[in-house]
Amino acid sequence: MKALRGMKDIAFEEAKKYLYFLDIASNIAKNYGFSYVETPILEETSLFKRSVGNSSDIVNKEMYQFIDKGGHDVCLRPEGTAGVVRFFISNKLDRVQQKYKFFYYGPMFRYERPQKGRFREFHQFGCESFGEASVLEDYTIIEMIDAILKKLNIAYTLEINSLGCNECMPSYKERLVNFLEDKKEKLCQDCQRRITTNPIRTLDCKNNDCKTILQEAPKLPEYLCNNCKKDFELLQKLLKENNITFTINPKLVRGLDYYNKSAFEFVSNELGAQGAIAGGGRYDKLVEYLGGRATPAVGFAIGIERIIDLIKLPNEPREGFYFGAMNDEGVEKLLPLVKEIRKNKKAILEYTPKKLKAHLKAADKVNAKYCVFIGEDELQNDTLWLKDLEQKEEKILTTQEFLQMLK
RNA sequence: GUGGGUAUAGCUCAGUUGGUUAGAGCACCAGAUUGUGGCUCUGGGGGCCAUGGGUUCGAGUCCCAUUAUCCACCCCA
Repeated sequence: MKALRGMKDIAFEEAKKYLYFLDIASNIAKNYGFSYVETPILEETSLFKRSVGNSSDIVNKEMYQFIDKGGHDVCLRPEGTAGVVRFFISNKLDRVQQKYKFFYYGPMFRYERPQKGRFREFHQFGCESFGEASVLEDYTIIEMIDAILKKLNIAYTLEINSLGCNECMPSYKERLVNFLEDKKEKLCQDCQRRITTNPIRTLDCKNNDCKTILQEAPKLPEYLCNNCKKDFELLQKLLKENNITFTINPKLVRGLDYYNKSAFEFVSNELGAQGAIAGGGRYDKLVEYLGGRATPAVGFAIGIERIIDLIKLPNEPREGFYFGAMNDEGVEKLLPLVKEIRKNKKAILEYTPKKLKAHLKAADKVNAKYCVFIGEDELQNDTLWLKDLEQKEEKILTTQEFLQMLK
């Protein structure tokens, strides 16, 4: 029996890191005014077809899609934004003239070939901000990710780009397609296909021939309209002023169709080929596109598995109590004490009678702060032997004294 | 979907040009003058060598297939 391909159990060290990350990320998100939302893992397939877009492989071949018993075309969510936007619209929040900020986390599913940092079930932590058109929000979101990664002690490089808006993007795309059509025969198979499916992706091609050809290609930032250009410059200014180092990557294209204007990606160089640890950007058209009232929005997602790979957990301090005895009678005497402690502290009771030495070893192994032991003497005198494993101090106590000590 | 690598103890891996009872480290259990932890030492339990075929007197070792897994392409967090 094994977990399915590309899926795995999160336990032990990884589970600790998972919770550690969630704790830090959620708290920072709350400090930035985001509130928690949990949306269903299963959604209508059309939601993703319309939002993530047709040019994306995610929708074309990577979705866990099926017809449910009611005949509905549904799928496991391959990403988080679409669901949150669907929630936003179906609760008619687009009708309220107000700003809404949400954070979420949970499993996402993509039927891909697994490799380092890539799984079929993976977890994302994300934030979505609705109703705020100012580029200050774009900046703030980047600042927030920076704060999370700094707190986790994770090194990264930040790449930013502007994808333009409805005014400047289409004309750029046209220019690029014209350029690509001219060189079509020299491009690799993938890029030839991309000319029609997603021309901007060609900028990102790793094929060496394509790379040299595309150096001549029109550069996106040079074709931005005045408005987009102004915002992009302000974003850079704010990042600089706040000591967030970045590079402009004119080839940075987000994989999902809904992005416009600011796009960014946080990359780690310690992860191999799947180095993106966080990515996001603005998506001002998506709410309207999914049937809501036009609402500007910006957001991001962090890949939790990739973050977990980079987290170094701080040393855990000794915590709680370990109880053991030398015979069955002693173990039974410990039972009510353990119950008492568990009301507000961690306590572990070993049921198997052992020698003191074995208990001390075991207490050490579970990282307990105290070891409580009942041996022959203690049983006879109705006392407890207690050792502080950190301070290496030991005491003989009555049950009363012990309970008193806890207060 | 396309390449390449790997598959031996719970984990990480050795295993010579095919040759007798398959090894180490970690982990686990038990001991080292009677009740004192993290270190050390000694001993112990644990393996259908991924599965199915083939070559051979003889296969963990060579060949083929299957499956799983890893890395890369692709895609993306």
